[in-house]
Amino acid sequence: MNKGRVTVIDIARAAGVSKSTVSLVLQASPLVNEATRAKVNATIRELGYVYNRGAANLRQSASSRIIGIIVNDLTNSFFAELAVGMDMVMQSAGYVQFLSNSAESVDRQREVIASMREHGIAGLIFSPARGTEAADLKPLVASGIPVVAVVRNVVGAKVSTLFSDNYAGAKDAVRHLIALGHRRIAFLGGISNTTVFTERVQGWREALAEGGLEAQNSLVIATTASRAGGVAAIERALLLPEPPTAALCFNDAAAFGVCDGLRAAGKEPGRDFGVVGFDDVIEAETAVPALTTVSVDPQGMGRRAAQLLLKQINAGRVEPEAIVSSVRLVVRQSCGAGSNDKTRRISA
Amino acid sequence: MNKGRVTVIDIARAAGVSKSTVSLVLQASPLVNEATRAKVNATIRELGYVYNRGAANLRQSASSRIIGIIVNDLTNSFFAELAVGMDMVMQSAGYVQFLSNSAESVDRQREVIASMREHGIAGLIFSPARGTEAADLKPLVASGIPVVAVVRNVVGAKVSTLFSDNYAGAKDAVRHLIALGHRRIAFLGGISNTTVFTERVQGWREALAEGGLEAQNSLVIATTASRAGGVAAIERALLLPEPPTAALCFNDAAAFGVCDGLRAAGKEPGRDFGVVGFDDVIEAETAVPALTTVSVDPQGMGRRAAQLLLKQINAGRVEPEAIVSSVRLVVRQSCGAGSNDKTRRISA
DNA sequence: GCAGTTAATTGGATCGTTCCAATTTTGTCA
DNA sequence: TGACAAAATTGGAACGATCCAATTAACTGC
Repeated sequence: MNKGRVTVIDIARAAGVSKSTVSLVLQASPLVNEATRAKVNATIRELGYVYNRGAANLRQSASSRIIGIIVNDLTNSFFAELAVGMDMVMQSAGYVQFLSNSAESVDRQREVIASMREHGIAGLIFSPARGTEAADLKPLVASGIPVVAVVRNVVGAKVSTLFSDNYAGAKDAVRHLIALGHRRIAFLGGISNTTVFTERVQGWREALAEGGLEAQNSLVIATTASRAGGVAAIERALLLPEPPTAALCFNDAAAFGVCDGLRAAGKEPGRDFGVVGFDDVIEAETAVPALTTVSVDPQGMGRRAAQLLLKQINAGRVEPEAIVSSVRLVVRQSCGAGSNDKTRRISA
Repeated sequence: MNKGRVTVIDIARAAGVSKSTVSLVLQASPLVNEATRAKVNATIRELGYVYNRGAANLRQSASSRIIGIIVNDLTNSFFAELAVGMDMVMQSAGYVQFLSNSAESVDRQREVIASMREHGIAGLIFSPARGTEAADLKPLVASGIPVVAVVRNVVGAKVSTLFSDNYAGAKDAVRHLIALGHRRIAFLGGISNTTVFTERVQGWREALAEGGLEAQNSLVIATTASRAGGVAAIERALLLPEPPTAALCFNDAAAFGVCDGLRAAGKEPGRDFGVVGFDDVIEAETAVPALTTVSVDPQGMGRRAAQLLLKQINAGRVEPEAIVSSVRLVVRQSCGAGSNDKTRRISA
């Protein structure tokens, strides 16, 4: 009770042993006698001692058990679920996480990384803000701290990556629409000069080619990756001389916007126009009509990213690794495949 | 380059000064000469020194610049936005945050709090998991660390609180529905034995009384605070002998579910049935029909909570404070108030 | 040029832990 | 009982910063 804080020395004094013994007890060392261990543990509880990880960390040359997570937009439920997935495995591995939202600002991201470095993180998982350069990660990587980039990539950076298979997912989705008889299929929403966008459009393009259809550039309408962007995209699509009858949307948010826009134009999504999303956020299942979408399982991706990082931390030697997470098409109502009586609903 | 890590001593040696001087430069002390400051800073950059906050913290009796945040459900966009609001002010105040998701588990929450304590957080903001007891916070509070509970409260705990005005919000919403001519107004969704639920139902009850209407218990249908819960609630409500013509929903998620359920029953929300939500999550504005809801501004609440905590950290002396955040009814289409031609849409 | 200030700088001691080598205690066996 | 090994315990030196008192350097004014 000297200065408010109880230390190992206080415990040692009270239990009548040396601080070294207390330390051994704290680390559950087999070297210490059962009786003394019990006595020390009792004293610890009695005095309300709290372990000071900062001090311990200072002495131990090994890295801390803190990892950094930065996402570019936590209000987007895709990234929120990604973060939750990471949280799960980090928690149970005994790690604690600095989580920050870069809000798509590279400056903010830079500051956060610097701050995390000063706090001695053992590793970093992040979805790069748009415009992130390899140089932003250089010092971190140089100091041997493992870094995993998820969802988006950073060209030229020697970091591990974990992306979903955008190309295959888009291809599958478009194939499905073709099988349903559609001949004019648009690609709606998203921001054009991003890797994710390019990959998904590429999948769309190849599926059309495969089906003997022409991939007209006018059918690719880039706006933003949001609900509002979806509304804007479908509005423009419907004004085309030969409007599409179905669309693969950049992501689920845009797909919901497309549904809204269709209704505003007097068309019912699913019945009058086939809509397919990308991501499979939780709302996709309960929306009306339920959204047909390419499931990337954000929580699962978060878990995998966390496992990858932990593996690298434990391995010591950092060997960048690139993982492509497979995806699968989940067929629900919005593409027009499910007949009305098939409508399934979860009500508990 | 001795052991991979550059310390103040390395800098001192390289710059030809003492470690004390380097330390003073790091803290931007006015005591040091401009020329030496420049030289030291140059060396710092040259050797790629990174400040070790852990070590500094050990010596400084003052508290760290780490704060803990725990939310009960990050996948719920209300809490995600709350976290983003906190992140904003914490970032700019130079704090870094441990953010965890308790996933509504008190055990998990307890572990996280213990871990945060060992890492020496300066304060904690959390939305208590259901079932949290005052005892769970006792040690934290006893050690003088400021704690702010948001959204939900913990009975008996001597912590600061920040809630939205559930009572007034619900009352306003129901008054509005009464003004629109509704006479049978239900309360749908939510989990019954929670404070938030009780307060909102109370507001509903009193507004009805004020309007000379009877608050029948059969019109309160508790399920869960999710979209699925909303679907279930409206299904049951429509089976009542005298079904309601409008409803105040526990939150926006439930309100969206109610809209889904109405459509499934062949009724159009807004036109055939008045729906009002609670929270004003981002999707409320862009949904079709746009949701009339009680805006609690989650990001703003997060910011206020963070400011409250910072105030308490700086004050030193912890004086629990209870803040009720005011709310306002945002009238959109789902209550049937806006005529069709008033339909506003955001498309950029 | 020297006393008296003020401005800069500096060497320990210290924070709370872990690690190491050394020491003490206990146990075993001839 | 003494010799030797094994088990348990311990004091001091780190880790990388800050703080304090003390020292040195640089200015004043007369």
